[in-house]
Amino acid sequence: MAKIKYLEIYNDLKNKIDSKVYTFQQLLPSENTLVKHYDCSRNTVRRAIANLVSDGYVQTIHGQGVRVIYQELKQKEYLFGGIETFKESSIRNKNKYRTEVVFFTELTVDEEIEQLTSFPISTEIYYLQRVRYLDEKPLIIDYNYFRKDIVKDLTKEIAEDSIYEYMENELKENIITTKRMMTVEKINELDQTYLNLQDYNCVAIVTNFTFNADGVMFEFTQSRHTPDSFVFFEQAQRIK
Amino acid sequence: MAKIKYLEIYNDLKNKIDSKVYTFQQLLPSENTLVKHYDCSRNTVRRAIANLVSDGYVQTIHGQGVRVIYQELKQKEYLFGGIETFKESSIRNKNKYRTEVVFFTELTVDEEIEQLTSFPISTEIYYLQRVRYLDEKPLIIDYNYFRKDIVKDLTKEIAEDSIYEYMENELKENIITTKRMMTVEKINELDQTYLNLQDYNCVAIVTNFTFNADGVMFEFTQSRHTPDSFVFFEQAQRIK
DNA sequence: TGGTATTTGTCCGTATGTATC
DNA sequence: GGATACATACGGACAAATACC
Repeated sequence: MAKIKYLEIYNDLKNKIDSKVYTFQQLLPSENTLVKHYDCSRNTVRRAIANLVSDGYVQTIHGQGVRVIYQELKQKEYLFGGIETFKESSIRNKNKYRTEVVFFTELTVDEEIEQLTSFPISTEIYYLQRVRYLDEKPLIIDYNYFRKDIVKDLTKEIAEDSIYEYMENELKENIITTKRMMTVEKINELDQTYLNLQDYNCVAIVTNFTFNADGVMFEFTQSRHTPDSFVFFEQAQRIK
Repeated sequence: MAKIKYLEIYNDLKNKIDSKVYTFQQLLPSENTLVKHYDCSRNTVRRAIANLVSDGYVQTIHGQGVRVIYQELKQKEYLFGGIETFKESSIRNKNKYRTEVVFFTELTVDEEIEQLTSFPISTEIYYLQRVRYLDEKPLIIDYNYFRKDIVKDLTKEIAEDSIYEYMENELKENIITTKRMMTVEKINELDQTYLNLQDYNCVAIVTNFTFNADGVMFEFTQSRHTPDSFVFFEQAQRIK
């Protein structure tokens, strides 16, 4: 773990907000005070604060200070946000998770797949379908497309654990950027077979385009969520 | 309009990417080259680039350069993102928009409303319901709750145009931060009355908590979207 | 293989501007 | 008007990753 100053300050402040040392609507100590406290430059403090702003933890007010706007939400059973794997968020939410691979194959991108995924034609890919269980309830069906030249030697066993973990630990590939799109669509046969839909006739779909550290898109995934367990959080600043 | 250097550079680079001067997967000129070109410090260039990163336009690669990862998506009819008003995004997407206020009242926050909105009990608020039309198709029903002490003298007429415009232009209130939650829920009677749902039995719901420049939450809104015209975009970086 | 140049990442100090109290 | 606090901008130093010869 690198010892990066602005991240240490960021994490320290974040923890203090989480543990209510600084509470909702309160002002943080001024930048200059923090500079003295952490024995660093003002730029470094400001960088830490900028990260808290984009997390929706605080809001800066010109001439006044930095106000805490984070408050705990009494939360539903599941929560996504940022780039987090199913395994990671399950652990964070203290749930029992399980992934079942129901389909696994290799293919070459044709026109139809290119249209869907934006992978160039004739790229070699893995295509799989996975059902995600949380506390033994089937919540999500994933349709995964991975570039074979980047996600090398993928197996069913790896896919049942965590593909991202495999990539980061074994292949030393770093996932960096994800572009995501959310939509709602009618259910299909697979949804009906695997998911517990009650009487919903649609699913929430999250479509992911994922890029590695070289800026190459190596993954296209559509995740079909049962509506009643789907929550997605976001945080945005309005730029004048 | 303030003349802020890093925003000028940011916009210039963004335009060049949009207009394909720099194309998908290409490297931008190096920071030092850009420093010379824009006659500014390296920090300023880096700040512009940092903004492009968080927009999902580029990705920086240590020791190598800054790669463009933006590509146009052949898009559906409607698109949200960031804090953008219905009016703004309609204009951007070149559509005819219209808002109809179907309910307008003033209330005092009781326990039930506190539970829903997180407004403190006995806060004075405006409560309204609005139907949003795009090209004469009813796409969204908004349930808006505004603090009366901040959104002063709200009228039906203002609500049929743009409440945010009124706040920024007339009240000089600056909307700064929004926390957002997306869910999917069963349709209710109002949805059935006003929206064109075809045979969907659920709607996409975007719940907004909006804060002004003073860090005060002044708005709670639930927007119920017809599924077939709902698209939401997001962009995320994985932090190691 | 190794050394050098290039490029991005982190951090510092300082100066000036602008908004608030 | 003066003090305080955040915002923008500059310039420099060194580290780390990569590219190139």
